Amino acid sequence: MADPTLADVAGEAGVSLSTASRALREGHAVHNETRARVRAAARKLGYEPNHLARSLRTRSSRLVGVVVPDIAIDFYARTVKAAQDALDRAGYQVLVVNTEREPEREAAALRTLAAHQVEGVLLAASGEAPQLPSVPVVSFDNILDAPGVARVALANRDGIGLLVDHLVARHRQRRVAYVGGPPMLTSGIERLDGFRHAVAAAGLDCPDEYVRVGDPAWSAASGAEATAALLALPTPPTAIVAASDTLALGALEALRAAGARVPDDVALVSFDDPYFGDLLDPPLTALSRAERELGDLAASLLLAALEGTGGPPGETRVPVRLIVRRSCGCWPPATLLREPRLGA
Amino acid sequence: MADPTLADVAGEAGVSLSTASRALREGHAVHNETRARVRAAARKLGYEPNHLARSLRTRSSRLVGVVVPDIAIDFYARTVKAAQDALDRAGYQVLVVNTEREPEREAAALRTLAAHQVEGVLLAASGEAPQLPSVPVVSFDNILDAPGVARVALANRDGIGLLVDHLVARHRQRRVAYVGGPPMLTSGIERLDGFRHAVAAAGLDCPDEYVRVGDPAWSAASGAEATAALLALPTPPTAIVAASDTLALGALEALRAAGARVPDDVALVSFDDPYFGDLLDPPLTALSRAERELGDLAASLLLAALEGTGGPPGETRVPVRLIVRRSCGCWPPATLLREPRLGA
DNA sequence: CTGAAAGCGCTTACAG
DNA sequence: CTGAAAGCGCTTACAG
Repeated sequence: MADPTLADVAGEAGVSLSTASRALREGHAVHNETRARVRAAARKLGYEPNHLARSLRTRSSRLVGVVVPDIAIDFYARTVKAAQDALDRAGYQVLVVNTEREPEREAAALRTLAAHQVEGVLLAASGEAPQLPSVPVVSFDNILDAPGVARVALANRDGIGLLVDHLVARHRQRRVAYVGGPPMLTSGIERLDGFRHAVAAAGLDCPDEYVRVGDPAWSAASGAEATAALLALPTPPTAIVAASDTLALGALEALRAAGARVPDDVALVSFDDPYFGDLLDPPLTALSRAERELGDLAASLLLAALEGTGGPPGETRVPVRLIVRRSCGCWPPATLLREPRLGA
Repeated sequence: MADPTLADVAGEAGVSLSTASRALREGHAVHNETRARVRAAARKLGYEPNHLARSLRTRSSRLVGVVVPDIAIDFYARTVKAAQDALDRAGYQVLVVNTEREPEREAAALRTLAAHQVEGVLLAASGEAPQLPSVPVVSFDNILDAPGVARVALANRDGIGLLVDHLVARHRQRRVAYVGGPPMLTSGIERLDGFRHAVAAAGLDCPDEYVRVGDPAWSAASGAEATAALLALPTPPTAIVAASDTLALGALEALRAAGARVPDDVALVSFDDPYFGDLLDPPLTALSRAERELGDLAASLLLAALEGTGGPPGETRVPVRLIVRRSCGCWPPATLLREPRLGA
């Protein structure tokens, strides 16, 4: 027996299709008694409205798409969750698609989402702006330079600045190196740029060989490799800024393999804070994670655009804080020291 | 200007709606020349078929739902990704929903998915079987005892057995305690049960106070609390089996806070292997993660059911392996020792 | 091989 | 307040 349809409910309640339709929704003038009869019939039959039919008719799918490189990466998993929470509260369902950073998969994802009539898209693109659908798009993490597209990202430059400044001001570090991702997407470009600026502002030299970039996945392995290369230098650095948690983990591994003590021989700080940062050896000094804020914000921006209350799309940054532990050379008490919030 | 419709394409190509429809899909007899003309028109207009309309008409949405407690938890993020990969290859889109372990949200999620006409559901339930949709359902992680529902989970009992046996056989441990989740869902029940059996089979006593369970989220905090309680016992254990990575992290924190050396004072092993297990202090002996296999398997089972090639729904277990590091008391060389695969 | 028509399950003007 | 009819954008018998 197939799922009951609105016609079945109408039949059961002895009313027309139109009346049944109105009785089941709010804001329509229907006799209380009729409404009760229809609702009873719906309950009795276990009626569930067919969303496909409704969407087709109303031209409103209440579906939004979220496109990310890899949902198994903590950063994306948390951002997606936060965004989904907010969208869910506003009555939208979410179609999530992984692209594995492949341009063809990203393009295919966008086409599929369009075919499913999504009303908006949250996109963490893996490259330059792909062919965008005709609905509102919010780019996050990797900022897209395309007309009409809103942009949200972490305060990449400021964050790296916090890390460098701490090493220099608090620990008098002078030989500070960078282990980052390739300078291709927003975070790769801005974090590297933030590093260069912070180092210059602190009056340090920054020889080219102190700047290392890993693979496009920012893998731990590539962080380890970059770190090993730094340690093999004639004048190796005495402090390393890792541009992500995975890179920091790789760096830690390489430092350990090379017998370098952290922070005594080489200090290490990381852009992202692994949730187990406290339990590493040594506990890792890092920036606070802000995926919840990022996902929330991206979702709000999309919702505003969907409701037409948005204003023109702009760019917003989510601030991050410094979490001081021991890998930088500090020896904080059990209660973690936290520096004040960065201004947005 | 609204998105072009099939009627627009037909008009542009000078053919009927039916011919346009057939020309755009495979397996329909259409003149080569007509087909080319229609396709050119579609390309020219940037036509994308409306999936909603197609689904409504063919009564096949090619949509499946995935319901998990929390996509931000690594285990679920990875399982979902693997399942999504497999489903995607088979041409299905995936609607992912978080339930936050709330029964009402789970029930609402299932209703919403039904409204969206999903053709099947992958469900990691947070309790007893909820009201299930009338389409094929595969329960994973938490096995559901409901007619027609396929079941997939890790080899929970065997896995815990591997951990206990290693502590007892290799390290002559006699005072082995358990820090687990509440014995409510499949993994909570089976891991505890596996512990009790393995300990009994090894001929150890297992006083009640050596068995501790944390909160329903298996949080690190509750693992720390349980561990602290164990250490406060008149005769504290000399080895702890943690039933998850989060619990193990909490245990490690509590051990460190209490000044207990690991593994010298207390050995620690964990069911799940955190991906940074190598970098903890000490490196953690744990079971290999098998989310990819689990997600793959769940997806295949669902696909088989969707294609009617499934046979009656049964129960399948995904085996896990022991990864020996140092927290158990071993001192393995740089290359990790791995024990042979568990039989399924 | 091609086209006119019906229909998937809804919602919404339009009358009454 | 209620109902008959049209229509959202497709696919698919049914004729020809």
